[in-house]
Amino acid sequence: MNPRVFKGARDFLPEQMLHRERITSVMRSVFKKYGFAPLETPAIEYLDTLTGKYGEDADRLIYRLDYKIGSKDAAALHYDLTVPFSRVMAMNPHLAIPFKRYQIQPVWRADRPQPHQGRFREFTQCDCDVMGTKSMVVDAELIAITYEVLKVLGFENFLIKINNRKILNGLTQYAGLTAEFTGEICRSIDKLDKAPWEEVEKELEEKNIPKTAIEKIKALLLGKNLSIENLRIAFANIPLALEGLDELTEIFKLLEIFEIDSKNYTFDLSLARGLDYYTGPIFETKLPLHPHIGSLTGGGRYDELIGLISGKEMPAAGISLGLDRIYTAMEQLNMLSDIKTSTKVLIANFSSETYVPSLQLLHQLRAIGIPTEFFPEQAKMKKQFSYADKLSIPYVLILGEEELKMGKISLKEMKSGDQILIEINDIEKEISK
RNA sequence: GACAUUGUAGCUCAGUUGGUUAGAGCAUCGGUUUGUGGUUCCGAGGGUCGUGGGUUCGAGACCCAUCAUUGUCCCCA
Repeated sequence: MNPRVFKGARDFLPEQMLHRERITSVMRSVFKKYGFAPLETPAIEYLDTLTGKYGEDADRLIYRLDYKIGSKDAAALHYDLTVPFSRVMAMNPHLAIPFKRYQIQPVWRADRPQPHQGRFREFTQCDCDVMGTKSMVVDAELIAITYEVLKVLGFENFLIKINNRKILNGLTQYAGLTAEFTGEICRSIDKLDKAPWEEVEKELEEKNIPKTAIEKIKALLLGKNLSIENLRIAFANIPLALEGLDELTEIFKLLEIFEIDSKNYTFDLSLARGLDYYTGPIFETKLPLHPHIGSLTGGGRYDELIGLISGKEMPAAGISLGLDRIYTAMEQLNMLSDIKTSTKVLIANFSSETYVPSLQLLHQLRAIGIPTEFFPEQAKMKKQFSYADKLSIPYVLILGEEELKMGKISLKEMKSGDQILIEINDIEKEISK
């Protein structure tokens, strides 16, 4: 048998896991700061919980299990974390509303993997959702969380695009079309960040959208002053679109209060997002300088999804931060150091005479909180130093016979190669320099 | 699903119009006389050239098929 990893899935070696853990720990601390509490749901769900929520295209990407196919108990791996969370809400009416949860788990999509773009079949989503309120404060907070996490991780040139499904529905009406065209139109104009208008226009023509409608859309999208205020005039007779514009105005006001740098977010009428369940504001983060990397985060308001599952209405909004996208971006932007272990000090295994004192030293260092390891084999010094070097362990401590006689220890700083003889009690001071 | 790309050592690749026993760098392991890595020097292991068939005296190179890979599109985190 040939050992291989499932296509689109990956092993994460320690040097990758250390970074992934750091990224998720930044997220966890920001999520908690905004008042979110953790939740976990099963990797596996009944198929009927998942189907019919995302739209036709996405439904085909659900990983169905070869188990009780065709029956009510057919199962699948979850496609995202939003729908399982909505199921939890439908099943637990006793929870205090508004309910704010975060959830960090892998999800599966039967997609064609494209690693360079950060696209996989198994990947980790880091979600924050709020159920039970229509307040735009929540939507603004979700954007603030996205901003804060990316900032703390060291991203500078990211852009959170903001739009509203209500405005997009209004756009269809504005063009003189019925609501059923909204999806097709959105999918086409969504490409405007990558493709020129001519291509989008061609696509719209192929979808049999009337010329007059295309012209109206073009005039609006390519118009010089594509601001919320100007859209208000264009959409003056479309109440739903006006409602969407009001919501965005409110969000932008809140983002200012939260001191989100305005260079990191923008209103983008061409942002559509593929999932069917969004009903209001929608968000997506891209790196404008690296357009080939897919969106780092995405989210929006889905006021009708819970109703779809439980029959009881409950407004909701959420975001998903893509751990793998963020990791891929950081990797390609050289934002990751080459750390391979958390160990700060390696104590060399010198001889049988120094065995016990070395282990006492090991215990002593761990007791004061210094991540320390002892080389378990009595190998040649060369081998032990080369181990420290490979793992980029910053310090090696040698407690050999000579040091033992003097009652001191040798401390070598690996990067510079400098080695000094110090008192045991001075270790903490020396390595924190 | 559509179009394109590439399959030679663990990795990155070379391999000249087909011609002995298929090479390099990196990585791995060992040695460099035994208390010091990352830098020197020496050495070793590791490939049925994706798979199956065909052309030929002869195929890693050419032809067909097949599988896989990678990229773009679609869609998304």
